[in-house]
Amino acid sequence: MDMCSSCQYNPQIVDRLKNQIPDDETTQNLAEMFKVFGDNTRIRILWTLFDKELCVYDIAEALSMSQSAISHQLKTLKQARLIKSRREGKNAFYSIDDDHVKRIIEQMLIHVEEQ
Amino acid sequence: MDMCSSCQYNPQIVDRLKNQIPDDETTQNLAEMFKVFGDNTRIRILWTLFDKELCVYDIAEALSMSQSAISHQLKTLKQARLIKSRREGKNAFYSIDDDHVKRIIEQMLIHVEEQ
DNA sequence: GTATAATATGAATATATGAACATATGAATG
DNA sequence: CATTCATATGTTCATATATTCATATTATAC
Repeated sequence: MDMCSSCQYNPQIVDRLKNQIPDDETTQNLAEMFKVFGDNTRIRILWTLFDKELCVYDIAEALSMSQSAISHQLKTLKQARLIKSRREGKNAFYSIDDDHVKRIIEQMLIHVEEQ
Repeated sequence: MDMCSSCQYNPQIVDRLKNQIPDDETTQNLAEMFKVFGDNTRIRILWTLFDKELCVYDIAEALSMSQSAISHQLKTLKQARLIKSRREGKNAFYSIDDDHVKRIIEQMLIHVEEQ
């Protein structure tokens, strides 16, 4: 690989670019969070939890999926701190744990619908 | 699986929930778009393209990655219509193709930083 | 205690995905 | 035309991930 024709001052430009990008940990955390939203089942789970809390069984019913599959995904969402849970007897009630969740999804929805 | 103790009117509730969730195609498209953002390399590529266009070589240099790896990811980003490309002689210049991109990333960044 | 309901979890499997490598294509230049 | 540079792409491989299945845990009721 040789010098790019568009970059006569390549080293300097490349350095400036490097400075502008946040450190790798930041972009990695960003990517990880996008990844959590990047699954149809998890998006639909979050949707069912907008403005209300639900137990695992109800989420599974609402999405026509197995209890196990839902439970696994709830764990992922909880680890990402997007949802929280509360025990009440035999039930575990889940709800959104972050004010941003709805806004993040809505913003992306706007983008997707404008395609 | 039996009736959940929290849902005495289960069928009705489940129906209401189902009505609230968008159709599967919509949530699938949403998830797919989140998935495109859900990779460290792609996030960093988008970052280098904020407010300027760059050729493939320069992006590869800026991220210290191979031309091939960058080119593959550029293809993914282009298919998602997040970036566009322009030929100029031997070079292909890439730039952000959507006003939402920066806002989407910034919004997620705010969320991640507030953890 | 036992039985049952609700949820969680570990293992296995199938699929998806990112990067490396080799190679192909496209464009300028002699 | 051949050569070189910039980019694109096909294949392979290793890893990540979502679901299923079986089983474990937790909580209530008897």
